[in-house]
Amino acid sequence: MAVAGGGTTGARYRRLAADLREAITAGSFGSDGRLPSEEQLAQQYGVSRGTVRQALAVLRANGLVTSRRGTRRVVLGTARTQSFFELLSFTRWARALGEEPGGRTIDIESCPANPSECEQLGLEPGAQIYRVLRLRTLSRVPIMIERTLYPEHIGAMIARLEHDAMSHTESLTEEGVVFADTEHTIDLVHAEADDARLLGCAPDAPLMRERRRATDQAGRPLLWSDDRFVPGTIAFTVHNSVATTALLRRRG
Amino acid sequence: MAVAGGGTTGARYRRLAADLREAITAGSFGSDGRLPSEEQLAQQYGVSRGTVRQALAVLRANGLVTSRRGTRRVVLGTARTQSFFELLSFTRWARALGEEPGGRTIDIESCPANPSECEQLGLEPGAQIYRVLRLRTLSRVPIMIERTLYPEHIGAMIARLEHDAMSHTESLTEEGVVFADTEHTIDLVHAEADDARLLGCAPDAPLMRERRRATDQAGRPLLWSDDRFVPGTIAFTVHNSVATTALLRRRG
DNA sequence: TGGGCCAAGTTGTACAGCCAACTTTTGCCC
DNA sequence: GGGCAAAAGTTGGCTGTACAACTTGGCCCA
Repeated sequence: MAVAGGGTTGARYRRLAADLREAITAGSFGSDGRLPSEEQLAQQYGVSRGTVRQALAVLRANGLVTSRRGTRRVVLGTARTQSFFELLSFTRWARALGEEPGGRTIDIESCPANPSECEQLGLEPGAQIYRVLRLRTLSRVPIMIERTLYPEHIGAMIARLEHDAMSHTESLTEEGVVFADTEHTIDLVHAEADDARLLGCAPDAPLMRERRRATDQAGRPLLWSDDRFVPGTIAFTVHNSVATTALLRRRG
Repeated sequence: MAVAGGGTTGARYRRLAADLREAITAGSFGSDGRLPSEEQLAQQYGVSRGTVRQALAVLRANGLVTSRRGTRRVVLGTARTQSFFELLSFTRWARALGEEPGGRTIDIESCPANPSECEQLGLEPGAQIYRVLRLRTLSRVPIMIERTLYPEHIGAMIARLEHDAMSHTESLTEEGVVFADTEHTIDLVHAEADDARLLGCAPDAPLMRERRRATDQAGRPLLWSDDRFVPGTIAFTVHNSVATTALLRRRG
């Protein structure tokens, strides 16, 4: 009886999902790409069928395998899905691409939020917030302007960081902040004067804008950000299956 | 003992999810927005706790409610997530917005696929495909150019439709075609000559491009499309949560 | 050869129960 | 009143069972 090898931390179905993902990426499961039945997997890994189904649901949601009543599951593609954190963190995303993330903090200030900012973050009027402006680079080429708002308790942690700290997101995670949900809105805007100057593009040049909001497990807002990308440097990919969606960024 | 009222078709957890979604949207669950416990819901609806959990997992994945061990679930927001079909079908999306979808089919042809098209659709070289070019309007204003490729068996159905059929997607669904997964890639391109002429914008004007691929339950490609939107007419929103794993059991 | 039917295999849905992990409330003690 | 510990309440995770719905392949028969 085989044993899950993907580490010993976390829930069993998570480890099993990681195992199966690896097996799929490695190209196990023959040329026809048919997975063993749930029952077989359950016996192989020494867990119940319910646990196997939980693991497979993860892979299914990521578009890695089919699932259809009456027939075995089939491998669809090799893990192109990025993790939640790669989407959340520019630094991780860049590293996953094999590129060198960079950037500098241009401005960071603490001040009372204006009404529209309060609404974005879901705070009561007059609450204190932090504003952070950063220029982000990929292999030394500037590709993105990031304007982030943090509520006070989060912003205070950011302000304590080294000024050149690469990943704010990772630092927050290390301090115990839990990112549970994000919402991304993608559209197209024209570069304002500041954008053009910092990114080195023409004023009014078209930019891809990604606005994101992150909350913790209890639904409390953690950050709100307006990111503007130079076109051609990035593409957004959404995998959408009947019950769930997963978003990821791609190098354009 | 209350009974689920959301229709009598489909799985129970799905009907329950629809019920709860409605209740959330209607603003039940008091001002604090705390949901009843899983046990209470199970008794109210006369189902087991497992079924309640399946229903709640759907809402959780859509970002409607929190879920955190040790404390009750809390309403996060009212269904802002567009459903799978609204994302898949321009017509449904437009209707959900309260706008009048329109458009006309400019060209439809059947011919052998070139190599790159074969790869997009995952077909063997030389396979027959259908190409459809449509101009889409929202309240009579042209906002999108849609270039779609269909494999032969799907395209044949499209060709049989009335020439002015509004929603190809809905027609296919009625004929028993099942859309199970889509992948959308969003980036920015500049208008080509055709685009500019049809959309009435300047050549080289920036456009938002959405390329989408849809497959059925078995992973067989159903369509591949290149859609180009006039900026300012559309934004893409994605909800992304760590709890995709919360999807306990799902249907294909 | 072709079509139809049946049986085996597989996933989907639902139920019941148990314990663990975590949060909130209660109540006691100082 | 404040602080701390215990208890109650709630969700997460895992198992086991049973049946329904569906696909596939083989068999039989015309």
